[in-house]
Amino acid sequence: MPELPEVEVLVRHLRPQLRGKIIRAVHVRRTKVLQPTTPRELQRALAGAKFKNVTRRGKHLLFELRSPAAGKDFQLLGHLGMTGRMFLARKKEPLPKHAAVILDLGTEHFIYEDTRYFGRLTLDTSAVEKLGPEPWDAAFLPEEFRRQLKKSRQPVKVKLLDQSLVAGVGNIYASEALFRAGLSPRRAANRISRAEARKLLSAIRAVLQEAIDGGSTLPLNFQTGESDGLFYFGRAAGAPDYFSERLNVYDRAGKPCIHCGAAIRRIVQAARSTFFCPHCQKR
DNA sequence: CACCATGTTCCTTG
DNA sequence: CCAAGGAACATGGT
Repeated sequence: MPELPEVEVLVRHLRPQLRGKIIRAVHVRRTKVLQPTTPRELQRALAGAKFKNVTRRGKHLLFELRSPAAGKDFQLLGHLGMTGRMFLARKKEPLPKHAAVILDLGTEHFIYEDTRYFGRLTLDTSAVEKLGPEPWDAAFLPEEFRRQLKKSRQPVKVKLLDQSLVAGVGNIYASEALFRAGLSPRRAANRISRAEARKLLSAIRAVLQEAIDGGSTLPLNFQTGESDGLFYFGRAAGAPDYFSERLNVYDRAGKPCIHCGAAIRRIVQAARSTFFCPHCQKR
């Protein structure tokens, strides 16, 4: 999926577009993405509701709505899974092949499209309660981070994907953060020192923030799939091709490390690819 | 045909 | 009950 930075960039893009818009009708093409909400429940809740705001928690999008009929506010939770996209399009535009849910906003459609249907658009917001702290939570101190790492013997790379540890880190930025911190992805989580925990938390924050900054600066295309594999969203027509230099280790197996020139290695941990520099990231 | 993919959840095992 | 490992979900690209 889109990890925290991509979701944050999307939220900033959608917020001004959705605010104040009213949902006229709801079309569910793939029931699976709603569960445990039923299509009927979704229609009943959303028809006539107005978008008040859009926020992010971890990799989840939170749509805040107001229902005039019921006279109360409620939330809709979105998750892009591995291949989800959410965007507004003119009604005359053809719907994408894998459109899962379409919200009729009057003059436009709000489309949730997802090739593999791993994502969610649901009234069940309970997933958010299981998340760990946001990376920038001021109360999330390196000591607390280390205390949590101490509880696991898993490799630190695998542990970083645990959303109850820190919310929002995914497979790409886990490798990027460890490279930035100079820590081996194979190091057991419970063998990380105080200094290393501090470094790793800073690296996570830096790597995510840089990605958000990059994504919010550039003209992006939220509808198309041509993302270069380097930033989840595609480039808008005429936008600079600077994506190719954004990631330092992810998907760079065999290529030289930007610091020492050693060949970047790819290994498999918990059935996911991990990339690292064997020279700069020793055990 | 084989393997790979930005994620999460469920099931099994110990 | 818990941690850890692996399969499953579903589709497409190389």
